Amino acid sequence: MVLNPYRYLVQGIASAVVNIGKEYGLELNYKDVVRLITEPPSMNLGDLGVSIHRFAKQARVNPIDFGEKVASTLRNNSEVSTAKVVGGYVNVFYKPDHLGRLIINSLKENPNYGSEPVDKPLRIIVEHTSANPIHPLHIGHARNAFLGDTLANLLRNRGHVVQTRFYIDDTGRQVAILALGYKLLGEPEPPENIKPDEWLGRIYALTNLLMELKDIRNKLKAIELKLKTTGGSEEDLEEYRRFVKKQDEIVADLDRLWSLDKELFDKLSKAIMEYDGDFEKELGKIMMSYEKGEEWAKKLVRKVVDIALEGIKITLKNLDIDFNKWDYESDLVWSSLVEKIIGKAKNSPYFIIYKGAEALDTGKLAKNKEVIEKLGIRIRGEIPPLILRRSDGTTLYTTRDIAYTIYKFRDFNADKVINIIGAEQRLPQAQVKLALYAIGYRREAENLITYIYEMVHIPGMKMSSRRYRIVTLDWMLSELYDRAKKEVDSRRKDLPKEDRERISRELSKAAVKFQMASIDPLKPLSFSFEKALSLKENSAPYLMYTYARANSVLSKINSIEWDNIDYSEAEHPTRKKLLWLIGKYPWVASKAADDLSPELLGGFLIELADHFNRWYGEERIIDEKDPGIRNLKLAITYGVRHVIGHGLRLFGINVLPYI
RNA sequence: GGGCCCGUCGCCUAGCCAGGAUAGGGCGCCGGCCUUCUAAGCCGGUGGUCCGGGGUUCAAAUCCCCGCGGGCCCGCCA
Repeated sequence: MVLNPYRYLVQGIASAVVNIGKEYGLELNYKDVVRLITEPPSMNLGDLGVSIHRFAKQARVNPIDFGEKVASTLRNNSEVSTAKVVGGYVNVFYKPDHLGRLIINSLKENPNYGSEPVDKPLRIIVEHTSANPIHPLHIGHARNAFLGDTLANLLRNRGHVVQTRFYIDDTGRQVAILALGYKLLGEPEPPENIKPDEWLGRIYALTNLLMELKDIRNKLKAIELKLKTTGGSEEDLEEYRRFVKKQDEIVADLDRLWSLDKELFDKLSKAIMEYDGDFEKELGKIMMSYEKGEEWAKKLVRKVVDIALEGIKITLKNLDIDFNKWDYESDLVWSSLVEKIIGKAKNSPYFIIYKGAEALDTGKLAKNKEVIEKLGIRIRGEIPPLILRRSDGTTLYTTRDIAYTIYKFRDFNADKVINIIGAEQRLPQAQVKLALYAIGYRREAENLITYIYEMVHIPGMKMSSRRYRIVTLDWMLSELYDRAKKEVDSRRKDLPKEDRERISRELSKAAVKFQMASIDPLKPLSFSFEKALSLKENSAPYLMYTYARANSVLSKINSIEWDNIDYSEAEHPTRKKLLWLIGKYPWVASKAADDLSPELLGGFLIELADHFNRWYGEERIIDEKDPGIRNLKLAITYGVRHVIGHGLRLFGINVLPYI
């Protein structure tokens, strides 16, 4: 049984080229040949073509002679109708009936058509989202989460054994700030009427801002005094103005938070303004005690972290994203694995004391071109040393991440670990890889894949969770839901309320998922509300609509008579194109997994839907009188429905029988 | 100052890694199509110096160099 019709055809051409190459004394690399096989710009030129300039040149023969030999070999294949040499290409035309039979057989015999498992499955970890447990998920996390989830789905579909993990960074400074604010507030239970992560996000931002405000006021006072007594210099005045401006910004942010929740604001600001201790000292104490695992700190920090996680988990559940494992960073620290790493680092030739702190000279290792190449690091400039531990003895996130990487490889016996991570972390992630290599974890360093995505930014808004300038995923989802609901209500007055609600929910989820996961992750994503909420464009609702349309046709017939298909009628151009695309689907799904490129699949699904919708306007399906043709048309419709459904599910999108 | 990423019709985007045939979609705008399988659809029209300049090549949106523009990073933050 052919699992991947397109690959089957490509392989036929590739082996013909390789064989002719041999006749000319060339040892052609099979994969290189496959890369040069493309679809001609128009189906009139052929179904598949291969550029042979390169090979002819290598063989020092006329491209036409080389091409002619390839073409004549291909003409002997039973499914090939003809092969032509045109402008440096060998173009192949397949017999439409053979093509149709090949594709439809593959489709109907495979309930999971579109999954082409690899020969040697790998054990792969996809770590994604991993948001700090201090605030709700925002649209930046959304890109991370949907990329990660889709990648995991794609890899599983390719037959790999995949585990998804969420890394809970509970040992850092941010969590300590939140914990301190929460403590000053008197450690209250979260109120009922607000999502717990939302509530904590406000506490976190308020604590930050109030601390900053207090600090800046002290600085202003000092300068004022100086100005009064000595008159001050031009620089002092300049500094004074800068601080005033910053103070204004903080006040504006505080004002916003005040209007969100006056009661919380008043309580917390009173506590912080009256607090006479040293914030920095207190934060250090929390971090230190937590890392040491002292009971009071464990109780306090775990409590806030778990409140935040409760909210984050609700959001993720609403989006049908689940994780196989949740890893607390603190567990890692307490387990002494981090300590062990530092021990190993001390024995490494790259160990240095940098600015008085224990560090690894990752920059020195990066000078080794071979290592850089092997680790896939692109940074050519100076890479600064990686500090492993603060002077007070607490560890840094990168140090813990080294330990976590090793832990992931061990715990799952993983062949590869993929980290979905924002572009701003490129440098530290490169340092983590170098550090792993430096302390002897070469296999781990080489098989750690840093999957970078660019920022999501909102025009005219600087996102900052420290200042509570964020667009939460919850908000966006509910906004999308409202828009979808309005649309569904006006279009489907015939459906019961629950149906309309379910459809609206699925449409809104799908829209945001598809938008985030189907464009090149390296393109900075300028987030526009209009666009994200429009439900139009190259969007998931369009694909879901197309699915429902195909399903609607199929729901009106009893069954497809697979043995009564008139394959000779597959010559019709639109039908042939559709069959072709259905046949190409497994290849695309495999490639999207192998290249870690979900966007490939997104574009393909849109293309298939475009052709189906065009055809739908062109020809009647169930009204077709001729049984052979009718069954052919139904088989195509079945294929379109299957492929769109299968493909959307890889994006984590649930298809609906009707919308 | 150094480094990384991105730059394709008015706007968004595919193609770039692995150079090859007419740069493919969408939004917008203009004009058509619901007594026929879901009009979230279809058909026609509009719109492109592939950021600029060099170079490599038989061939460059794609590779290399120099610029320009935007974003990000260069912390005992994450």
